[in-house]
Amino acid sequence: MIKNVFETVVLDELEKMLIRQAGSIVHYPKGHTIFAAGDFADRVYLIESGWVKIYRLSTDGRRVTVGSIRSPGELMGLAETLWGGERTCFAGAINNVSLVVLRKNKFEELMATHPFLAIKIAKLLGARMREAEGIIHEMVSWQAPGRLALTLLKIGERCGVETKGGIRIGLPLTHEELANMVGTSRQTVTSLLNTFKQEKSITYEGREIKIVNPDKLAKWII
Amino acid sequence: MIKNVFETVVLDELEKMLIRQAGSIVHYPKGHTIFAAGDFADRVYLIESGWVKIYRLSTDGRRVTVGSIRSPGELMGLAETLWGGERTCFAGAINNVSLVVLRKNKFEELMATHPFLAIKIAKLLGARMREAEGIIHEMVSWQAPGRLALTLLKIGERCGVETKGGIRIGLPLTHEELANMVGTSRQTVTSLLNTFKQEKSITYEGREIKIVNPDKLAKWII
DNA sequence: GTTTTAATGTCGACTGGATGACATTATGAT
DNA sequence: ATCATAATGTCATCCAGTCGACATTAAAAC
Repeated sequence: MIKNVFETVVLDELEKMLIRQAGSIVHYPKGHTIFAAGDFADRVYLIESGWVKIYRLSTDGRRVTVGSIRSPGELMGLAETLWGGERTCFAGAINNVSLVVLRKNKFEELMATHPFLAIKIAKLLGARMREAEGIIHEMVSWQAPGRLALTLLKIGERCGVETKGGIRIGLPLTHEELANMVGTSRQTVTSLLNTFKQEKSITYEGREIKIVNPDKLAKWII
Repeated sequence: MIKNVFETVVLDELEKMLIRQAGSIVHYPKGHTIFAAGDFADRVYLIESGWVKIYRLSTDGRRVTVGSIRSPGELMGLAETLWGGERTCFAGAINNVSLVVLRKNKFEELMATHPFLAIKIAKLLGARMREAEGIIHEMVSWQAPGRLALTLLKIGERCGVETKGGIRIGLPLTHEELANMVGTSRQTVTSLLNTFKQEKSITYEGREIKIVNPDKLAKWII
């Protein structure tokens, strides 16, 4: 059923080196906002370590995680920088983060001199496009339980740690944040997670979630 | 509020000529399926005339329009071809359509020899990415009336015809299709459209919709 | 440690919108 | 014109999920 929830195109070492050489490294502490909506989108970031969440704010102030979570090795701020206007979303450091920053003109220069990089970027955006379309599809046609289950599986696959007895999601994700990703209310997430826990699809480890039975969890997806 | 619902990156004539020379032209009659989920994604299309809708099918057979509608001058089938696996969505000809077909290897060759094309493709995908993220945001945080209103405005902007007394949407869009785009039921669309009509934001012209008062319509967005 | 604050658990009232059922009206086909 | 089919209008029913309100628990801050 879920063979491959995720299809990521990753940069290879050469490509990363090119970016590192053209850019410079910066660090952000946990909780810091790396960029915000309204900022001029004139730089892209390569994540060296740490996790970053991309989200938007709706008019009523609700936070909506829209671009999911970016992990080490990934580029972020890409789409908006290529477009060149103002950013429409925020990037927040989930934990301490190190990034390579690269200014827009340098980045475009790099693509122009290294066509294979430009093609790679295009492929990467293509993959993200597919992912985004998948999310739209899910949002429209699935109910809350399925959306939450899939979101957990995706996060697990992307930034979970394989341990004995399951995949631990080592991120400080509150129910509210999950609710924002899934498009539901905090209360619904709380009770759904408890349902999953009773079913022994997941367990709590302190406040962190561990996926014990991915297949059982995947049953909710429909 | 809605200054610019749409941000499209368009190919210039030179870029289109490159594609035309490398590919070949084909025609599809109204209603025909240009590609389907499961097909191997080995070609991209440049639309010369006509409109194409991109949609997915959910497990229960419901149609979900996910990538909106593509108009003349636009590329389609891009993201999946760059990725290279199977298609996950369908492309259906809304009316008679002429397209340039370009095979994947030819397309990649073109990008490799013309870096500026590769960069353009990246920018184009970046713009679509932003759009897709916008849709996710809307799906999550708005109710049916707002989603429908915005969808009408977007379609109007993209493929509407400016006439005295409003923008005519000259597409055979049924309530069911709108429902699929908006993620709601056919009945809800029917009654919402009637509400809009009573408010004189829109009128019917036979079965086609004309947006008479975009600002009033935009009021529903929140 | 104690206090403050944030996160979670739980409940009942309320509601947007889905669903099914059916009438009506277009639109096409022959 | 006549029939068949697809699209629209309208309604009553029902339920998932929201919202507010509050208790409880965990984590930070002091």
